[in-house]
Amino acid sequence: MSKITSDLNLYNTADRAVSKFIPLNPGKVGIYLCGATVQAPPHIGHIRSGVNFDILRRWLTAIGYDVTFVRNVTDIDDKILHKAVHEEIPWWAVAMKYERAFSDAYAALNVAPPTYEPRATGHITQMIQLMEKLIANGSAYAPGNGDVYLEVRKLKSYLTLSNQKLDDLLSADDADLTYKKDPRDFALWKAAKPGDPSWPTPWGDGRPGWHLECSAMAHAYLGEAFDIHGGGLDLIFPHHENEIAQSESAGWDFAKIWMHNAWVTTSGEKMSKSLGNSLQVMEILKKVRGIELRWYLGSAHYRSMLEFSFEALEESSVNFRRIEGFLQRAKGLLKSDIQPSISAQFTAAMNNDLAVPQALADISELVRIGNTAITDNDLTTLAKSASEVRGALEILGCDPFDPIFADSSNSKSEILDGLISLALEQRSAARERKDFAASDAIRDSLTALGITIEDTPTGSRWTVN
RNA sequence: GGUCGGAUGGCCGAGAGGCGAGGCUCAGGACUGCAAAUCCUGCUACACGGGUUCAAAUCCCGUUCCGACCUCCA
Repeated sequence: MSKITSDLNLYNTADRAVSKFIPLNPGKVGIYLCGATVQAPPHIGHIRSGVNFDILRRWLTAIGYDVTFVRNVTDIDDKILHKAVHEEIPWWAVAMKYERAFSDAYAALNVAPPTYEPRATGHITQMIQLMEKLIANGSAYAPGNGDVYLEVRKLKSYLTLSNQKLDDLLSADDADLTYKKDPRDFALWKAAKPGDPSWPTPWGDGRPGWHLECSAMAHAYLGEAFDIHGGGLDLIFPHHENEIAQSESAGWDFAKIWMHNAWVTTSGEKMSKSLGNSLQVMEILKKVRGIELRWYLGSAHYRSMLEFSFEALEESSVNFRRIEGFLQRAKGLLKSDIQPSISAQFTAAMNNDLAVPQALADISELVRIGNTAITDNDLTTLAKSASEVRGALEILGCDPFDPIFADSSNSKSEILDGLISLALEQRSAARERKDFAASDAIRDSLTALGITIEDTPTGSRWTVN
């Protein structure tokens, strides 16, 4: 096992402060991230959460922790059932279709698959066991209509994560007190409605409420207590409060640190699902590469709102291409693969609650130093800076040499390389005999094809735009 | 009504008492046959009004505006 090499500090929503991370078990970290409800294709807000927590996971791994990363799939809920009716296909076909869409989007952005990716419907047994426990110890009740509720007034710690008081909550308009003891009591389990999928329980046939699955699955894969529970800001209440209520009622310590990512916004507002298709991940990937979209989504601090615009995405891509170009040049000059390493500044930034923007400033400085080293033909300095740039990019999931981002058309690019080299030889010959009209004509032709030429002291380089 | 967050230069985006993060754009320069790439220089900002302090973008009080959550939510 590698040594833990640094002191990590993380923000905990539960106490609204950054503090030193101390794992429950030395050398190990358990993380549970609330994943997608698979009822529509992912938009960039969904995937930002995936990217942010992927960076956390990579950093924890880099500094020596053995990370168990669980991200669930909610494959049963009201919207999935509605969509099934609307699309006239079974509910499970809807869930699988969009689960695949999410998996594809994660893969396109180099978000590593979780250690475990449990589906809610695969854990009904664990949910029933949890409900039995909660009913047996008086925390929950089954009033006979097929629903099972958690009695929130019995819990002293309820709403401590969101710092609210039970009586201050707006009461739900549709609160039905026929069966509920209190309007704020929430459903662990919902009685079956005609035509809906259902599973048998001691209290009648039905399906899981939204909150129960995460408590049951986090417990199944990470135990009664684990280090980090993550999700979007909007999950704090009610979802995470209710998870805490269920789990603590069962006598579990549950999550020690709560981390929440902020939204991608448009026009200052939270992205809404009614915006249409334009901000779906796969639509945006028609305009920029996955590595560039990831660079953009990862570049703001995870707790800051990221105001999306195509202009900002483009300028972020320009910034990334400068770094990428540097690494490509460095690789050519060093005549070997660049070995990733982690700079002290990058470590300091990441340990400060994953201060990626601070890390980006360090990367820019390293690129500048490296580019200057290229001009000075200082290969020692170049090797060091290139190595540190690559190491940082690897943690951010944006290593241009990562095979996941490699161009799949390798055999084609060999042919292309040969053809362009041929043209460049002609151009060099023309330049040597000072026939600049001819050499510029070749360059202009290549430019028109989307190929950019750079003349360097050691010859001409080309890149496809 | 309760709870939480935000307002920083042309744009994006950090910071959280004292040297103007960084990027993008733009302008000028170096290099180049000309370009491209790269490097250098410049563009001196923190919503408003008070206060604390030797010193405030940062802390305190007040104000305005924007956003989020309050049982669908990344």
